[in-house]
Amino acid sequence: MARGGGARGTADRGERILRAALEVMAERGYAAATVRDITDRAGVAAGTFYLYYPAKEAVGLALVDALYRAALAAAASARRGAPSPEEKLMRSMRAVLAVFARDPALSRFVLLLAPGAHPAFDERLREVHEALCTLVRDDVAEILGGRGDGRSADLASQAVVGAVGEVVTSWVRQGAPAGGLDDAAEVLSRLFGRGLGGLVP
Amino acid sequence: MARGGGARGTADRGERILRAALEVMAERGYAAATVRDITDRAGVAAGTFYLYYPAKEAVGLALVDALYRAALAAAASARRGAPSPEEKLMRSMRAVLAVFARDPALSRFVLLLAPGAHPAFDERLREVHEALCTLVRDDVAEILGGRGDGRSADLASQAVVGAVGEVVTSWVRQGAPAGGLDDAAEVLSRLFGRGLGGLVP
Amino acid sequence: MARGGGARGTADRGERILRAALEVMAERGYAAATVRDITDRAGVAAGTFYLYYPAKEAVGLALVDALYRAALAAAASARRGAPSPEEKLMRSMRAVLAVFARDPALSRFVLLLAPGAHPAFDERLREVHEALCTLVRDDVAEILGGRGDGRSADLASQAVVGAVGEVVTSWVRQGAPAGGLDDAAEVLSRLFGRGLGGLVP
Amino acid sequence: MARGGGARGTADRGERILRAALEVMAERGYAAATVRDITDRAGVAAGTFYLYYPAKEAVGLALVDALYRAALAAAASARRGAPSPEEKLMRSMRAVLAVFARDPALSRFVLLLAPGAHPAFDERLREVHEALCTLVRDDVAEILGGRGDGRSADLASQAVVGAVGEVVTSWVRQGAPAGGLDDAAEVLSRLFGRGLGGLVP
DNA sequence: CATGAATGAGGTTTCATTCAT
DNA sequence: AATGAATGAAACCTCATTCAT
Repeated sequence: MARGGGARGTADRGERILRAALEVMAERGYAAATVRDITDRAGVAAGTFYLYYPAKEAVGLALVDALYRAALAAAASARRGAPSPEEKLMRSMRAVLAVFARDPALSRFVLLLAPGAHPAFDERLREVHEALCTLVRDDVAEILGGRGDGRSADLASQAVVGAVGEVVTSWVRQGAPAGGLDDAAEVLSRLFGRGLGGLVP
Repeated sequence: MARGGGARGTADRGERILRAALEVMAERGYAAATVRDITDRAGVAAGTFYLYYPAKEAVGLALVDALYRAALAAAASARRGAPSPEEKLMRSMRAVLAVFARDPALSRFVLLLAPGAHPAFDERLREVHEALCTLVRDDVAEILGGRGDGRSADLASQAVVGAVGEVVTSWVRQGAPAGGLDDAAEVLSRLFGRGLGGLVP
Repeated sequence: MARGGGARGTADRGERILRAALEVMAERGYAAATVRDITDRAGVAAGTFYLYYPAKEAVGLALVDALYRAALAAAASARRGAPSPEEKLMRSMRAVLAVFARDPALSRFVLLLAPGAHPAFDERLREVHEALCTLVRDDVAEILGGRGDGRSADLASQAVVGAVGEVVTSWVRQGAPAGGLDDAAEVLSRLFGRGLGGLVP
Repeated sequence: MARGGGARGTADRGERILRAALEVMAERGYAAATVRDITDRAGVAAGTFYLYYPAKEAVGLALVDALYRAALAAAASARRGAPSPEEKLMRSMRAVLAVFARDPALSRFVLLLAPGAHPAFDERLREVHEALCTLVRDDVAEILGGRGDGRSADLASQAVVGAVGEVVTSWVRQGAPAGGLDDAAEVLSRLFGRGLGGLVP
């Protein structure tokens, strides 16, 4: 009767449902994934879904959150102790890319399938993009010193975030070939490391 | 009632429906926009919709196409006669940004609301991103000369496309403040112009 | 400018529409045949249909009528001058079968596809079946002399009408093989000729 | 609301829906009977219909099947142990007529309203008519001994099936007067018993 | 007479969600 | 906590019919 033990399949129904939702939604997209599909895949009854999530949209949101929280945490942790802003930026990108690379299905759902699927997702996506931009902006501003204007720093940080996102998106679209994101951090770092220098006179 | 020739509002029902669809979908998103909403806004009967579009999905696709065809055409036209690959890239970005800036609602729908809303949209989006990346990749490869490897060029072109997309997305999310994209091309050009140099030893 | 002349295709639009309706309805059934299908097949505009028929149901009714009027007329004409009631019955069956055999598509529609397709058809079908039964009943009563009761004559005439109908139906279902109804009249005549004798003590 | 066990009206919703469908379809015909009509009559919610039948067409088919399966089973059972082919034929007709007589509304739907209402019905009707003809044909062939040719036996069996069908149809059209089919088997038996003798030389 | 664009009522079906057991 | 039968709102789309040209 030890907690967490018991019959096989009991291993946290909430977790099972979340995983099932990821699988189904990554395959079919959010709208086409029915709650029934998800509970069937999870091996639970339809009503059980609502014991763990208040609505269908909530699982989608949980998936988006899971990925982005991991990405933000990884970035925040990776930059600690970096000697220079350039290094901070590079480590952040590397960390974020690693998080995306770890779970292609989740990345596929979050980057490709979730965006226009539900108003609540858009809101969350906006928040996350803003948070990421803010993170990056600090480094960019530091790199530029006092020399660049705020607008340039804004645009540059959006560029970084967008670039990383598109690289992951392309990788996911190609079916997430193995090892396909390992070199991306390096290239992007050099690209932006050098490029940001171009923004100061 | 076929109100005949010159009456107000006769300006091509197909066009009116497209505009109405853009308005409604940009407000509510694709899924929440009902055909009825669209035809009400357009001032036509429900069935009239299907005289111009075979299905709801078709208007969404038409909107996506409209924006992306314009962007691709503008880019292709802008780069003609540019003296250098750097210049080609810069003019392309400027042209594409101008197209997005011209119609914030359309940009909002295409960049924010359409992805993930329907499988057909995803397919189209993939095609367009590929086309844009190809366009950019030519310039990037030329800038790099024979020195950069193919993978770097791929990643760099994805970075450019993603950066432009994110800049527009951010602008749209802020409510598309007037003149907000005019300076972006300049900054991005300098950023990537200098940055690409960093990819060669 | 002679009447009936003019451009090819003018040959009575009403007739063309009727023929087109027969083709389409015999292929797809009444419900699945749209007015648009019919006018397309007839080579006229959608609205033209309503210049010749007040409603879709009217063409179906016209088709049912066409076949049954021909059958009734043929039967009535065939029995004139027959020397005996047996002969009258036989000639009537032969005549009716010949009418059905002449136009398999029409028979297919009237016997197979029309029955449950529209309430108005049912009413018409009822009338026709009654008329045919009445016709047959006269002969049956005459054959039976005063000996059979009315109920027997009713049932026998229904049997004859039903038998003829089922024979045609089976033939139509088999794809209306050539010459497949020529021998039916002979067999049915012998069957009922002898059989009716069994109804009197 | 899942009212649980013993409440009035719980008698298997599937059964209630089938009965309601029969009532509504026998009144209005298949096309005019809406799923909403049926569920209203059955006292269940609209969506409940689809818990028991995959589509509207399926209830119609279930009704057709119910009647014809009963008829075929009754005929097959009735003929067992009959001393002569004439007797087999007579008992079969009597059994089939009894089945139709038992449920006038169902007979009305199956014989009058279902044919032509949906392609799937036609297919089923064809199968059943074939099965009945085959049944009858065995007896007819036996009665004819080796003397009649195959074509005659085919036609005769079609005649029997058509006759029975038309008798029931007429009865249904007259509003299914009580006891109106009891004597029919007797008359038809004598008619065909004697008549089949006329097919051999 | 002919046209065909426009109409709009209406039906089938899906599916997120509830709740009695 | 878990179940799953039942709910019922809602949306897409079709198509018979009209009528201005």
